Amino acid sequence: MRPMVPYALNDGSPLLASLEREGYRLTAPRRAVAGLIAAQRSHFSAADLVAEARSRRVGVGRATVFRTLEVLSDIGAVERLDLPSGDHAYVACEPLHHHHAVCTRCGRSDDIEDAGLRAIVRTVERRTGYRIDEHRLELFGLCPDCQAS
Amino acid sequence: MRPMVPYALNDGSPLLASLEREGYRLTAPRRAVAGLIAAQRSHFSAADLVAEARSRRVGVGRATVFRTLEVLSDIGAVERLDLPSGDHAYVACEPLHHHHAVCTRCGRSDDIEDAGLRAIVRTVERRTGYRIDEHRLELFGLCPDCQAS
DNA sequence: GTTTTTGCAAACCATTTGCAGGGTC
DNA sequence: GACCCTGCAAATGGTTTGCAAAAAC
Repeated sequence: MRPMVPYALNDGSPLLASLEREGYRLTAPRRAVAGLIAAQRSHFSAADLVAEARSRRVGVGRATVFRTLEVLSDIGAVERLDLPSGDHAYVACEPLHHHHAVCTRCGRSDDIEDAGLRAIVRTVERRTGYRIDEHRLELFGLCPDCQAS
Repeated sequence: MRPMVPYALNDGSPLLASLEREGYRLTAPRRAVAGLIAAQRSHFSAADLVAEARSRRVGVGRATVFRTLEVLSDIGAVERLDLPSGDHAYVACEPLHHHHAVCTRCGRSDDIEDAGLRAIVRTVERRTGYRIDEHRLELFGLCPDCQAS
């Protein structure tokens, strides 16, 4: 007998789960995009997904890829990065506030938690008089594996 | 008798001084762009400068505006920001490593120094095993004036 | 059945580039 | 005088949009 699990149409995908939770419709194209994203090994661009869709013969329009990324980004299931090169890339992530360490060699990225940033924000507020509502921190370097090889 | 000041062709503009120091030629178009930037009250886009040039009847080609911004950005006299909206903007700044607090209402921006970030970077390196080479921190909120009004 | 979502193709818009002429050092 | 820089206009490339058909709830 199978274990009791709540009925779900999201295939266990956290991306689809987030969409469902936020009241978005679970359509075939969105499932496809979620699948494409899940297959990415590192950060990816909209173009990467479009190319992957084509090579896998998954029928998803370019516009839909962009629209889905926008929705996922809105609900925090995906984050848009600005790479040092100036390019944009996305990474799938937990819909909680956090930051990323991104490997400049292989593109791997890891979530990092606060690590004391909150204190810095408070310090800056005190020193400058600004009221900080939002912040973005991106760290770039070499991941453990790329340092080793 | 005028005070002794070193002979300079840069009109006292820090932007031009940086260009000169880095060995770039001080051309009329670059002077014009520097002037346009100096006139900006808050962060600005390349399009802002082009529009301003047109309205002031300053003859500077669009391409030159972009090329000059690129050079200034390379030498750190200007920094390119990624606004929360996803738009790009530039701010003039001291050519030293630092970060910005940006007002989301009026666009004003202030430089902020380290404020403890270095320690955070070290913590993250220790926890994740990454070797961080580069980082970017952007703070967004309301400047003192905009909080008051 | 109503409301969302999709695909397509065209539209957009910021940015880049090739190249011949002009300016700077 | 050599090399750097500019303007122009065309090319580029990522992203958005209008709209009618299709799908989800």
